[in-house]
Formats: sequence, structure tokens, C-alpha cells
Amino acid sequence: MKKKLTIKDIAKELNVSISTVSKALNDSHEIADVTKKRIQAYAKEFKYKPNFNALSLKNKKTKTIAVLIPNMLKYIYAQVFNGIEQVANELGYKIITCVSNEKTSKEIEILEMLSNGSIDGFIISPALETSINKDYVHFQNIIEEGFPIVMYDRAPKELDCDKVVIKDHKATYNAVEHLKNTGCKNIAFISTHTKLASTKKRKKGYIKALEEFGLDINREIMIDMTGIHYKEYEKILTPILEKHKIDGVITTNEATGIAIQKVAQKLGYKIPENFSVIAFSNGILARHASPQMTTISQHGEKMGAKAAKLLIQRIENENETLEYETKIIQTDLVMRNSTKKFLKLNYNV
Amino acid sequence: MKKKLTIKDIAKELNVSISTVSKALNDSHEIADVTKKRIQAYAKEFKYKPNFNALSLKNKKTKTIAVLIPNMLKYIYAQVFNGIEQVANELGYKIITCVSNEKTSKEIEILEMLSNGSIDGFIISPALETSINKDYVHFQNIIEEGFPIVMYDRAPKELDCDKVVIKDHKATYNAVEHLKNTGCKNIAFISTHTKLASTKKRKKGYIKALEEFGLDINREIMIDMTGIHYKEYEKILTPILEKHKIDGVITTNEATGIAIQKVAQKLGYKIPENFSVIAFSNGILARHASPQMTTISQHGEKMGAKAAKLLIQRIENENETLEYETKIIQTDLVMRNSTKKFLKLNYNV
DNA sequence: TTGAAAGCGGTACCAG
DNA sequence: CTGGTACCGCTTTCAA
Repeated sequence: MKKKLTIKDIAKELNVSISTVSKALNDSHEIADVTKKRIQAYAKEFKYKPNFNALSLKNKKTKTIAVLIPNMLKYIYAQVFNGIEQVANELGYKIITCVSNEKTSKEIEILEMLSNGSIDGFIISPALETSINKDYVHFQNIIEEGFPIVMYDRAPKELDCDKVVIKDHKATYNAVEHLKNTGCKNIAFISTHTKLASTKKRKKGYIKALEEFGLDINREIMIDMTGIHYKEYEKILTPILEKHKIDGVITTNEATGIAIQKVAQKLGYKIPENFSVIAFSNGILARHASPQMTTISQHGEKMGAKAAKLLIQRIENENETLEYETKIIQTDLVMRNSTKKFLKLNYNV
Repeated sequence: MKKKLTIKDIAKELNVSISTVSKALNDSHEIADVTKKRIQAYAKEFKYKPNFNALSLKNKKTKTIAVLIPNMLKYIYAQVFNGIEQVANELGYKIITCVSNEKTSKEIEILEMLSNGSIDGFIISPALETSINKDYVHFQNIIEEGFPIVMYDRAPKELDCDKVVIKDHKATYNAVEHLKNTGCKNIAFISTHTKLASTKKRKKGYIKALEEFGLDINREIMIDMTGIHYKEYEKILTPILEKHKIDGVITTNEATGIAIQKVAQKLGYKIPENFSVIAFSNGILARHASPQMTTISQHGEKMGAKAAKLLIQRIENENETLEYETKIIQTDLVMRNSTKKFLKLNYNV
């Protein structure tokens, strides 16, 4: 790497002191206008840039935040990432992105690696393993070390910090309501990570809605697909759909939504005429499914943007002791063609 | 943030000098074993971690690399990111991830922001805008500043640096060959970014294969879908499929592949019996399409892994002047159900 | 075997 | 208005 121009070089070249150069470049009023101009012009001409590490060392601030993502290949997380990236960039922050691959051990390594002054704070969604085992000591530790931290998506209630989450039970409640409104009577629920707190809440919301709307509650059509490979989905779902009278389904992810659509179609159902599907997470699969699938949007980008704002706000007001906040991101039903139309307005991405 | 333990604190606490502590922690032979043990034990007990910025400032190395991604929501880039992340992590590097959103201006900002000692090198795929306008001055500049840089995917031949790419023309050539082998006679080509160098090469490979295999070459079934919203795909493709005799299609992205499958099915074709489809980039859509789509895998993770290895190797051997390398990632046909079987072995992800 | 001091590239206080 | 200097946290050379 070529040697970079430093403040010292400029000082020598222009026969002024180092501190004069520093002040001139920071546009201090202490420096005479002519001197300032001369120095600034020189700096500009030779593309002087203050050294990042020197500044960070001095200020004990890096203008860098760490983002922990369980798995970048999941569309929802790529969306969250996007939201974070945008806001961070606007506010002049860089982001260091790390992937836990759903493993607690990787998470621990990452926190270890980054808690050495590399970054000013963390935005984290815990790994599956971590969430299931409720194994949060490593998070607790960095909180105790005083790192600002915002948890998103799978934010554990056990931790005391800022959070950005969705109202899972409300989301499924609304989905059931829409299905009821469009004429469904027998609504199934398919989930893929039963042990996750959010899945439990989703199921609760679903059951509560069934109760309130006086719909049939049948445990046999609450289907747990945890740990099953997507290629097996149709095989498993077919007999269930043959055995039970089902005219509506809510799934906790897109892949199972697509699978149930295919199975229903094979069995002669018409979607949405006599079979409706609503899937969680408004991702790319839903848009290209046949028919295009109605989804519950978690608004990943919004979630990310909110998390970044919260974190940066906390970083920049470290002196004040603000109360921890939990921001709720509204979910929305994104109406497409796997459900019948209801009078209300609907939008479509 | 809580004050972190420094070498100075340890020195004071144990009544030794700062340099003794430093050496002890680096396991220097200059220090007596007892002293070393005492210092190391203390450091361990109180979780001493060397300050990142101090080290980086001193060493002029950050063990951090910058990754520029045109758009994280595209599966292929999320895959590349994954590959980079893994290798970087293994080799002890952090990554700062930035998204250009396909804009040259954003790219320039990013390079500006990061060329101040924050990072040791770049891994870049240029934005669409940049690629189309062949506007590479900002890249040229950072190369001249001496930054190690690896370009991937859309690596411009005009730039002198390490590269990781795929053989686009070979990929389509092979796809045509497979279609021919399985009985297709009239093979269409659908592309979405005609001005991209890679698209041009893909088309070339397609045409060359048609010629060599003595298949019909018909400009009217080389369809340019550049800039068209995915919702319009079917509308546009339907009349083309009605007008022309087509029994095989190669598309440069998954979304158009799915659209052509739907259109063909609506028009009464049976896939793969009398209509075959091969789409570029083995992503998530292909796996969930009906039928599951045969794809050309660009092996995003491999591409990322390779790029990271190349970059880190270059960073760590800055003294030696290694020749610039261009690594080719083999593409593969991932056989699924949108093409007929041919005798050769096939695998399926 | 240990320690003092210079230096990495800046900022900021204080003296002149 | 300008400059000298200490300091951020660590490494490394040189002297003791």
C-alpha cells in the first residue's frame, strides 16, 4: 500500500506546526483565514484523509456497528440487513457483518472478536440454537461490559436491552380473521420451528382467533414440520390434506406455503376459490408462486432501519441513561392470489 | 461503555513496566517464566483484550476487508457474501459489508469512506450502472493508491487486478448441449440485462452452440426483458410462445424462468415432456418452482470463498509482486425437473 | 531479564 | 493566531 499523506507531512511541506494543520483542517476559528485556505487547499489537492485508526483510538469511537445475522440466505435477514445498511450509511456508520449460521458457538466467537474496540455497538438476532436453549450468557456479558446492543426479530424477553420485534400473535390473529372473512371454516397451521418463542406466539394468536371467531379447533391440523427437509414437505402434507377437511392454511414460512399450495392443487382444490393460503414473511418465493401467495409481511427493512436508528441513538447518547425501548413493527397482510378478496383495501408488492 | 483493561493498568497493578507486560502477553522469550505466568494469569482473569485500534494504528493492518455487493436481496450475492464471510472468518478477518444498490455514486462514496485505513483490501462486484457505462475510474484510483482488490462476478476486463469469474459462454453452451441431447430443437434465450458483458457472453455461447449443433438460429426467440417488471413477464412472453415453435428455453435469471414455465403450462405444454427450461443461477426460486427448475449454478459461495482467499493472500504478501490472477469458477447444470434426463449423472441440491 | 522511550496519526490543552 | 506537548493503547528498539 502506498504511504498515505499525514498531517505531519502537510505540516512539514507548508512549514507550519502539526497542531496548526490539525486545527485548519477542522476549520477552527483559531487559525487565520489565509493559513486555513492554504492548508485546506493542499490537503484537498493531495487527497488527505484523516487516519481512521488514529481517530478511533483518540475518540474511543469507531463509527462502526456490528450486525449479527443468523443466516444471510434467508430473505428476511437480507432485508433486515438492507435496512440497517441504509440507515447506518446515512448516519455515517460502517457495518461489520457476521453470520452465526444458527450456532451459539459461532456467536460467542464473534462477540469475542469484536469486543476489543472494533465497534461501538451490536445489532443482534440470536441463533436458533441460542434461542431454543435460551442460552444468553454471552449476550448478558457484553451488555454488562457496557456495549449498546439492539436485539431484533428473535429478541429474548430475558435480556434487558433495546429491541425491535413484531407482534407475532397479532399477525396470525389477523391472518385467521382474513381467512374467516373470506369464507374459510377449517383453518390449518403449519410451523417449522416449534420451539422458537415467535412460533409459539404465532400459534397462540391463531388459536385465540379460532376461538373468538367460533371456528373449529383441531390439533390434528396444527402441523409441526420442524427439521424436515423441504423436499419431504409434499409427501408429508398430502395424507393430512386427504384426511382432513381443510379450506385455509397459515404457514410460518414461505416454503411450506408453496408446498401446501402444490399439494392442494394436486388433490383438486382450486386456490383461492375453495382453498386459501397465507404464509409468513413476505419474501421472494411468495411473489413467484402459483398462484402468487398472500403473505404476512414482517417488513424486514423497516425492522433493520429501526434497529439501526435505536442503536446509533444509544451510542451517541451514552452519557444519558435512557430507558430501554422495545419497538413493535406492524405486520401487514400482503394480498395476492392465494386468498379471496375481501372488501378492505389491499396492497401488493 | 465500561473502561477496558489496558496493558498500562496491568503494569501498574503488578508493579512491572508496560513493556514487560506487552512482551509477556506476546510470550516473548525475553521475559522470565514466572513473570510471564503472573502477567498472563492476571490478563486472563480480568479478560484483557488488546485494543483493536491501537494495534491497527501501529501495524498499519486492520485484519478487515471491505466487501461491495450490488444488492443483497439477490440470492447469488447473498451466497457470495456467505462464502467470503466464512473464509474471512477462518483466517481471522472481519468484513465490512457495503451495498451499492447498483449505483455508481454510492460506490464512489463507499470507496471514499473506506480508503482511510479502515480496511486492508476490497472485494468488489461493480454496480449495474458502473458496468454498463464502463465507468471504472474510482476503481482505478484505489488500485493506484495501492489497495489490494479482487473483483468478482462482473469483473471488468479493463481493470488490472485479481478476479474471480465464471465462464459465461461455456455455461450457456453446455445448457444448449443438454437441451439438444434431450431432444430440443427450437431453443429460445431470455435475458434481463442485455448491456452487461456477462449477458453478451451468455448469448454468444448460446448462439455458438446452436451453430455447432446445427440447431435453428432465430433472432425472434432471443428475447430481451431488460428493465421489465416481473409482473409483466407472462404478459410479454405469452404471444411469443404462441407465435413461435419453441421446445426449450434458457434464461439468464430465475424469475424469467419461472414465468416462461407458467406461460408454457398455460398454453398446454408439458414440462419437461415437450418443453424444457434451464435458468441461470441456482437460487431459491428454482428449488420451489413447479416443476422444480434445472439451473446453471454459478456457485456463489465458491466464488466468494475464492475471492476472499485471493485477497487475503495478496494482503499478506504485499512485499512480493505476484502476478494478477483470474480464477474461473466452473458452472454446473443442476438437474431438476424442467428438463428431461440424459444418461449422464446429475446431482440435485 | 526488565524498563525507558519513541512512534503509529491524530486531537486538544496551554503557553507564547 | 501559532506551536509545543501530552495522550489514546500498543510494539519495539535500545540501554541498563
